[in-house]
Amino acid sequence: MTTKDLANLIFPDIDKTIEDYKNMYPERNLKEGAKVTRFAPSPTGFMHIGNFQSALIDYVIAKNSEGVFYLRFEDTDQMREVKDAYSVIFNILNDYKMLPDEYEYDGKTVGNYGPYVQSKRKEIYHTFIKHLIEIGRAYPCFCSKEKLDEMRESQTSRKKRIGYYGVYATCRKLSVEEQIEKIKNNEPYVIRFKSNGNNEQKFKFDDLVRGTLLIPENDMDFIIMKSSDKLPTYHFAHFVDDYLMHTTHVVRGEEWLSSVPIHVELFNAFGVKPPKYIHTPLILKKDGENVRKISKRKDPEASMSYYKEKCYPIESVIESLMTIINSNYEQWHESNLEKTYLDFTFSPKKMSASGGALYDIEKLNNISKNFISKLSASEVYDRVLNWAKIYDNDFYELLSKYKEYSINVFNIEREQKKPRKDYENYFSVKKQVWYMYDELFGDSLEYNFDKINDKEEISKILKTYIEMYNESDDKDTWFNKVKELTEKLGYCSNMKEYKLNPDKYKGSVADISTVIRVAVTTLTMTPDLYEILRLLGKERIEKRFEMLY
RNA sequence: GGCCCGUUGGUGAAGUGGCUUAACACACAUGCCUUUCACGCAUGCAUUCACGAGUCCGAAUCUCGUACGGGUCACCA
Repeated sequence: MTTKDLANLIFPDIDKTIEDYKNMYPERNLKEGAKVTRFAPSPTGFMHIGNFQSALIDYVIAKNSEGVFYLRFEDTDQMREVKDAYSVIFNILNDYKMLPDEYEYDGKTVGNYGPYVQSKRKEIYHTFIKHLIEIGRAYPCFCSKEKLDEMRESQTSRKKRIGYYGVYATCRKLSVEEQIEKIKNNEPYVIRFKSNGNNEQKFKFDDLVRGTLLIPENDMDFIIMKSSDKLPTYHFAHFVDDYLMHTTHVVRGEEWLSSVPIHVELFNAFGVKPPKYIHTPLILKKDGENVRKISKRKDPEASMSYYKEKCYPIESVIESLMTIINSNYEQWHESNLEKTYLDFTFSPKKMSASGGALYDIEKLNNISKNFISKLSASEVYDRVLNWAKIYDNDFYELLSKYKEYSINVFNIEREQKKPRKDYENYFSVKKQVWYMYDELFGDSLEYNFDKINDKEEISKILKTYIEMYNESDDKDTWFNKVKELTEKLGYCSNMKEYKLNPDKYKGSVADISTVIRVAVTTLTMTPDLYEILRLLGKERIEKRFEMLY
């Protein structure tokens, strides 16, 4: 009995060899220096911002080098699988215009290196595992969960390293005959990799972010195939897939750094060079006094769906993530305004190696306000309309009904060298323009300005004002009239003078303006009043004034 | 607990032995401008780079130790 018999017993139907697969997936024909990256999410129905950040880096690296960016679904944990998960991931990539060059989705396969879904690659994994068994680098392990738990406990209490290695790797010592017999008796088993590593020995590993690291060799006989569904574990699938798909750069979270020894040993066992690794810092979040990994349960902003619901511009989200990815990005972009993030050359060395960045939603808001302020009014209109279509039907109808008018509203203080920065996302627009629509304004008005709140005085101001108001006045004429009114009613029209002697007057031109402002918007803070009045028109202004007489 | 990674202001950070009396951006504060808010402009915000020791003419930058934070140690990825 040989390991070959054992391999045939375990995988009787596998007739291909690893050579066949090597031929089936030849070296990619790409130009010199082109990089191949992949986004390899698990279909859990949820896209974490950290995963998205990895995908962004993958995408940028591939585009920078005219390489390939592909999508691979890692669904080897069938327990966690969620049915809509594939579309969640694919739609986000689509929304952000980061579509992969190769993928498999919705019955369609693009690319010559598939299948791109791990559960469909079972045969390939089995072929590689079969090969390992034949050459004596993998073996079946019959240890029960209980036995392993016990072993772990005893290792803990005796202060030994935890794991399946050395003397603890009991199934490793089984003879081929014993193994075959157990399998024939239908004893459940997993397949373990047979490690040759020495934990005392360290090797050099180059992480593109952190530089050269000195880490101990792996000596654990880790599991490469699970017993339940015969699917490979992450480690093994990572090796097989990234090898056959010719990935050149693996971008993944820092939590994978500690499994590097395992991966390196696997690549070595097949005599293949591992890809380059970029271990990205985790995105963290401050929780009271503590700092922790941003979590999908506690932090809505951890999920990419948050940005969709609030409708942050995709450009802003990308921009804010890019500033975390490479902090020199911001300065670069400022001096290259006409360029996009794809023109920026990502440099892993410039990525922060420190524990992780606290995600700052304020920073996103700022970036986003700047971005939206530079759009034209009709672009803003289109984007807000798209948002409302999905999330706010009433507002959608108003926007559609008053298209020209709405564009004019969005244009207030926009076409100037330094436009107003009001909106951080499309969701917050309504909160700032609602009073421009009679349907939202309603029939009664809540007056809130403490300084002047005498009913008669208000009526007097408004009545006098409406008589003087002329829709065709230009801004200067308009403001001169406000000043005229101010003086007529015994207020001060010169702010400098008023500030010097506030007690000499009933109030100032600022107060008069505020009364008018509140009467048409209910707010004391709004964009340019002249523009608001002009857009409202005399008739509607009067109607609103009448609510206060 | 073992192993690995890290530690520069409220936040993200630049910085790779002298050009740093530590960039830039966000946040915050004050003032100016102004019919309000915002914008803009100006100014302020780390005498110091977790702490301690060492190397050096010279250290945030190199070495060692300590402390703290994070990651990992699954038939999860």
